[in-house]
Amino acid sequence: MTKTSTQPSDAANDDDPCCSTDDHDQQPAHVDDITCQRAAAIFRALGDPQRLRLLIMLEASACCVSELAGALNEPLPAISQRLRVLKSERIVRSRREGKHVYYSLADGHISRLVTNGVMHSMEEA
Amino acid sequence: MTKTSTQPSDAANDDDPCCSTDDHDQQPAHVDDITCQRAAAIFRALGDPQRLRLLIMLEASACCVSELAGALNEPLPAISQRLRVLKSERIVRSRREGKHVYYSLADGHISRLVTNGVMHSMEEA
DNA sequence: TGTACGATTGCATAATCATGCAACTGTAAG
DNA sequence: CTTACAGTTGCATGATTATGCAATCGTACA
Repeated sequence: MTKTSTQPSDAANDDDPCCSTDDHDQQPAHVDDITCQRAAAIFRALGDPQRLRLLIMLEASACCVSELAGALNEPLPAISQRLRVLKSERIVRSRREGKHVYYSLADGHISRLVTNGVMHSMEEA
Repeated sequence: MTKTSTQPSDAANDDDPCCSTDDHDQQPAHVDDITCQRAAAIFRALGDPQRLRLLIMLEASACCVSELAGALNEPLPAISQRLRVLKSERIVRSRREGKHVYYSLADGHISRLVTNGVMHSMEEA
């Protein structure tokens, strides 16, 4: 166990590794687990092409399930299921209007999240 | 066969030709499938609490694998695997420096995406 | 009422994904 | 060359998730 301490610029032990640059955190440096899980759950709900497609359509305007199913040419139960997942994460909201149920994005935060993600993928080389 | 004529707004409007400005706040009216899939893949990669935790740490500063493993108190192969997933989606970048491999966020877009998601989950009631 | 239609839910199957440990690569030091 | 350390990869297992169809619910309207 020759503990040669001849390591000039490498902290390989348990002393603070990542704190060389002082970080005034405008960024969430430390996040509690619940918030982390919550954010991950939202990202995961966004992480499906079919669901993301729904959100992109809903970003343009609120739609009812049959409209979405018709536009995407997919079975209605499938659309309903995906909307259910999105609703469980509070990504979309639903309001009943007579025979139809209209879905829309929950808030501007979500809208921007979706937009940013899509934009990033567009610009990507 | 009555067609769906209950919704006044029609999703047939296309206003924006292409993204010229490199920044946010545009509404992707309709997005091609490839972009949609890529965006979903990124979101999916973000949609895991453990990976998101890694990204939050990397947002503060670049770290090597053993640093992350030590800080999170988790086995090193697990960290490496998660970083691999993130790297495959070009969310993080790795640079070798002697014995260590330092990971950092790929670009500011990703950083903002992560921050927005976490912020949203924080503000949520 | 009863019928039609929009929407939701249940369940079984299939696919995907995370996890864990072990083995391997590669690099710096002795 | 050999050892030790940092990191990666492979593979099997377990769990979460998506998908499809069928059945059900709920509302509007004759």
